[in-house]
Amino acid sequence: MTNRVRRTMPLLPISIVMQLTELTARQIRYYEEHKLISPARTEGNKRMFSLNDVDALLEIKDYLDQGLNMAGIKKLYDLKETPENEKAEPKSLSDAELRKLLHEELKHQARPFEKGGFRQGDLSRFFN
Amino acid sequence: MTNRVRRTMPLLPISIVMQLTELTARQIRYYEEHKLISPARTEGNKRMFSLNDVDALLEIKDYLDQGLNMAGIKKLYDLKETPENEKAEPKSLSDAELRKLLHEELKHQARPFEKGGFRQGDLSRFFN
DNA sequence: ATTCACATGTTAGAAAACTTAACATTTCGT
DNA sequence: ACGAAATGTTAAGTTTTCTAACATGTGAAT
Repeated sequence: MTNRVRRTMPLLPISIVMQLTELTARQIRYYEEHKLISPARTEGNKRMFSLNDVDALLEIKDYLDQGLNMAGIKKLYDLKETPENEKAEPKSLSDAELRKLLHEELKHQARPFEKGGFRQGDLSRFFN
Repeated sequence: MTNRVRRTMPLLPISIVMQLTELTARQIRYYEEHKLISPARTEGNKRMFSLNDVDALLEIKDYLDQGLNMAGIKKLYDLKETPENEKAEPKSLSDAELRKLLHEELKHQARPFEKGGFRQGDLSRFFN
């Protein structure tokens, strides 16, 4: 009777995502520009977002509140998506760059991971 | 981690609903015209559909396949929404009209109710 | 076989929503 | 004070959606 949405299905136009996330269109596009999200496109080139996208945006918002910048958030995502493989060979940034980046950002107040699992988006606000 | 969408929240533009239901825009608007659904509107007057709306549309589609017409489906919905109250005083149709209507339609092949509960929409196709 | 009503298709014109791109503003760290 | 990062704002163009009107297909009744 009450099922779960297929969270990867592109369903939502940007206007709705703006409401759900309280982000501006500018912000959402900016985060896409920086590869933090990759919403689908209609044939006419309009962005269509999945619930996962919304979750990601809420997470991004949270990280930004914590003082992270685009590069830092991107790096966290890259690390997440790399299960436990070759930690060597950072995809594009040098070790030094990465260390500096994380150091610079994290000295603020951010904690990259919650102990016991990754931080989750807060889409649950809109669920029941 | 995997929540349930608030199914009354208007999230979906008509293009997506068309995909989810395999109905044309014309059909969807026609069913609204006949009060079978009442999707929300944006400030700019664009229809925005909830998951409940999608469920309803799938149900409508099914009833149409079974030979029901707009009036018949509407009547079924009106009956559903009337828990067990004053069965007298049909909202707008006379008893005779109602009887004729249901009779005409149901002699076809439709069964108004499934034994053991009302027929449910088939949105679960899109869920996991 | 017509006719009629219902459901749907099709089209046109207007308005809303979304797009990219450019430039402006704010904020923060050096 | 300066520079970079994030966001605001605006403009011009395209896509999507809207309503309304008219057309078509189909089944039921005459």
